Amino acid sequence: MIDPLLLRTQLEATAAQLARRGFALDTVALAALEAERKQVQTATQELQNLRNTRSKAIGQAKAKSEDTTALMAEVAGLGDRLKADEQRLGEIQSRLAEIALRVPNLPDASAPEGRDETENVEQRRWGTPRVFDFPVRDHVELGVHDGGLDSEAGARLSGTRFTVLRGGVARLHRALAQFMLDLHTTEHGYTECNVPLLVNPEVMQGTGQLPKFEEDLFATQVGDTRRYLIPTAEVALTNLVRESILEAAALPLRMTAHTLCFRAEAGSGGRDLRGMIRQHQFEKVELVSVVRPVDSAAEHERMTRCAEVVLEQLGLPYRRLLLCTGDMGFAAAKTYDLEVWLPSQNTYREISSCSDCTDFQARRMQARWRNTDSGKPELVHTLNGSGVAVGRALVAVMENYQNADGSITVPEVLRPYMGGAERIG
RNA sequence: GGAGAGGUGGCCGAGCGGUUUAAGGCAGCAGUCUUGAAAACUGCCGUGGGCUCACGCCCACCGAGGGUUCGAAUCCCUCCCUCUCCGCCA
Repeated sequence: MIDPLLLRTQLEATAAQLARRGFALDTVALAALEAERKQVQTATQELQNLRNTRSKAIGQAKAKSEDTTALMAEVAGLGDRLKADEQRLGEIQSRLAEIALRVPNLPDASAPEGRDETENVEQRRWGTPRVFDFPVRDHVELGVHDGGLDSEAGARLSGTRFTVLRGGVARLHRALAQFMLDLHTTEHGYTECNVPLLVNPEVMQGTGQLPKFEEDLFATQVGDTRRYLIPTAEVALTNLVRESILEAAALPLRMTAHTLCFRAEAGSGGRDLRGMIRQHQFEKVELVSVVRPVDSAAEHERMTRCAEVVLEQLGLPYRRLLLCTGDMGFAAAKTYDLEVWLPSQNTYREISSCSDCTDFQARRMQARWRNTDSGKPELVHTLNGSGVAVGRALVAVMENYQNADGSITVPEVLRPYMGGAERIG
C-alpha cells in the first residue's frame, strides 16, 4: 500500500506517478469519497466526545449522590445517532481501504517509463553463449530418454503444467537447489529458513497477492478455514516481520528459503506449454531482505549480485534487465530481471526477478523498525529476489551443458551434490 | 481431539462497571550530584488516527469480533492464540 496521506494531500501528483506505470487512478471518485470521510469522521468524533464527557459527569454526580436524571436526559438517543455515524464511517473507510489495497507501488524515479516488456532496458551481459557443432536439443527432448523429465506422467496425475522428474535429472534438480541454498547461506550472509507453504489470507494481503490477484493462487478450504499455497517464498519470508517493531541493530535482516511455489498461471494460456518453463508447481530459492529505508537501493544492487553469482558459478550466460514501469510487479518500485541463455530458443529467458518494494509491503504488514535518531517506529523497506528459480535453472543447465549423444555434463560446482558424477543421461 | 490455566504498554504486573487521565516496578532516554562510574533524586517514556499555520485539542486501541449499559480492561456471547497434562500421529 502506498502512503494513504498521498491520496489525501497530493492526489494529482500521485496519480501522475502511477500513470507512469499505466495505472489509472480515479481521482474524482477518490476525492469525493475522501471529502465524505472527513465530514463523517469529524461528526462521529464529536459525538463520541460528547458521550464521553456526559458519561463522566454522570459518574461524578453519582459519586456525590447527586440526581442524574437531567444528565441522563441529555444523552438520550445519543447512542443510536452514534451507532449510525460509526457504521457509516466504517463503510466509507473500508471503501477507501479497498481502493488503496488495489493501488500498485509508486515507481522509483530510476525505473524507465514504458508500456510492456519490450521497453525494458538491458544493463549488462555475462558469459558467451556456447557454439554447438551438433543440432541443439531443447530440455524436453533431452529429458525424454529414460523418462528423466516426464510431462505426460505429470499430466496424468495432476493435469497440464505438472512434470515428473526421475533419476539423474531429478537429482540434478535437487543438486541445484542445494547448491544455491549453500551459496547464499555461507557466502552471501542469508539465514536459511524453512517456512509454511500454506498461509492465511492476511499474509497474502501483506505482500500484495490479495485482494487483487486471487485468481493466480491455489487455495485450500477446510471447514471455514481458507489457506493459500504460496506462489513464492517471498510471501512467507517477508511476512515473518509483520506486525513487529525491529531494533535497528537487527537490520539488515537477510533470509533465504528453498520452497515449492504454486501458481495457477491464470491468463498465461498457451504460453510456454512445452517443457518446464511455466509450471503450476515449481521450486525456487528465494532471497528476502528487510532493511532501513536509506539502505534499500544499495541492498537491491547487492541482492541482484547474489543472484547473478549463482548463474556465474554455474557457468550460465545471462543478462540483466532494468524493468520499465509497465512491466514491474504490483508491489515493486524498481525491479531487475535476470535472463539466462537458452540455446534451444536462441534467446534469454527470465530466471530471476529482484525487486525493491520500498515501504509498500511493510505498510500492509505493519512491519517497522525503531529509528534510533527519532526513537520512533518507522516502516522498514522490503526486498525480494529469486536466487534463482530451480526448475528454470535445470532447463538452462540441461540445454547449455548438453552433449552430442544427448547426455548432460554436470557443472563443476554441482558435482559434490551429485556424488561426484560428471555427466548424466 | 479431551481437560485445565492464561492472553493488559519494550518487559513484569495491579485493576474485575464510574476518582484509570491503565497503578506500581523493571528496562530505556535526558538532567542534577560526582574526578569518573555507581547509587540517589528529578523529568520524559505505547500504537494508530482526526482537526489545526501552529501551540495544542480530540478519537480509537487492554488477544479478535459482536452484545448489555448513560458509561466496559472489568459483565455476557462467539472465535483465535499461548502454556501444562492426556490422546492421536510422520
